[in-house]
Amino acid sequence: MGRSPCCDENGLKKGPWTPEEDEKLVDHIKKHGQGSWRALPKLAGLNRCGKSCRLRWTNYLRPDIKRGKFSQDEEQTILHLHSIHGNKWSAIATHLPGRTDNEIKNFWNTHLKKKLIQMGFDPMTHQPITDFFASLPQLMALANLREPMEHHPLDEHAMGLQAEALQLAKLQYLQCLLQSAASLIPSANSYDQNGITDLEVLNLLNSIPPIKENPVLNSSELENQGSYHFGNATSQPLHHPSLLSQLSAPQVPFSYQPSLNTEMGQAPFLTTILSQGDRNPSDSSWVLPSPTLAPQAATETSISNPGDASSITSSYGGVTSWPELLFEGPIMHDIS
DNA sequence: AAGCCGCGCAACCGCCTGTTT
DNA sequence: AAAACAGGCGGTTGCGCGGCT
Repeated sequence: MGRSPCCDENGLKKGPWTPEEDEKLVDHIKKHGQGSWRALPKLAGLNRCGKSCRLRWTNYLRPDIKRGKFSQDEEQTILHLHSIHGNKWSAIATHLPGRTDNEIKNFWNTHLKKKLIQMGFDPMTHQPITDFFASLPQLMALANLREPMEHHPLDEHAMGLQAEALQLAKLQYLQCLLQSAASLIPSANSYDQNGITDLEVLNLLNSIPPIKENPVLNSSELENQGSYHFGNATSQPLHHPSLLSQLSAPQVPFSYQPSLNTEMGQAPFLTTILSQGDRNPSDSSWVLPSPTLAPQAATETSISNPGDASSITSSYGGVTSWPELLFEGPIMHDIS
């Protein structure tokens, strides 16, 4: 049963509060206390909805609100409490007198989250991000070595090492991405012994809105094929029980930009690494030489106009493969 | 000086839960 | 038991401001 928002009434003011409105609200609450928020606006002579009044009071006008920068102690407290409660801002706020949940939430989103990421911690789990990040500089260096490959071919051994490093980077990234994705899933009670289930990861990925359409198929065509359209968060059962088989399964269509995981700021790294490696010299296509990730994949991809993402086309009857979910531009082939 | 861009924060929105009718 | 109400919560948005080019 739904309810209409309390602010649906016509003519009620929205937006920033004026000093006059603040004064009316404070005066009223000083005189009558916090009664019914729904009735308050009328009684106080405010052309606002009760919800707006409550928010203004609790987040800004309340006399016991502590304003100004968060102290080092408060910061530590928030970090600690967040590791326990997660994004339960009101629960965290109860331990910080004078601070509102809204203020803490804003502080977290604008400062602490970034800080944790910079320090190499996952802001959701508070755990160190995998070794992949620690080894990024080396991996990047290795990847960059391949750039002038055509002009200065490396010997076979070096090439092999680099290929391994690149492949490892991809796998580690993928693992990290999935772990991070899983950590965002609220229903922890269904975790299996390995931490997460394939289904959960796929559900999370399903919940990510599509950014661009597959250049070959539009969504209606995909639906006509009985396929999953990522972003619509369908509850259709999966055809395959295994995540990995899903990743490589041709019936999973999607096409995303790498920004899907921008919260962690990882995609650019990945794009760089992959864009430097594993190019098929014969046709300039890109290769994902991973029998683990794509045992059945046989996507043929062509780029008619290099540099133009819209010119990328893929086979599987136009259904793109898993790697494109993660990476814009470079399209991977299975070479097994 | 003007325009652009990123950041911080107040406010809104939609959903959820507990209470009342 | 069901519907309506009220308040609370977390996520998101949009505006203002300051720094940079």
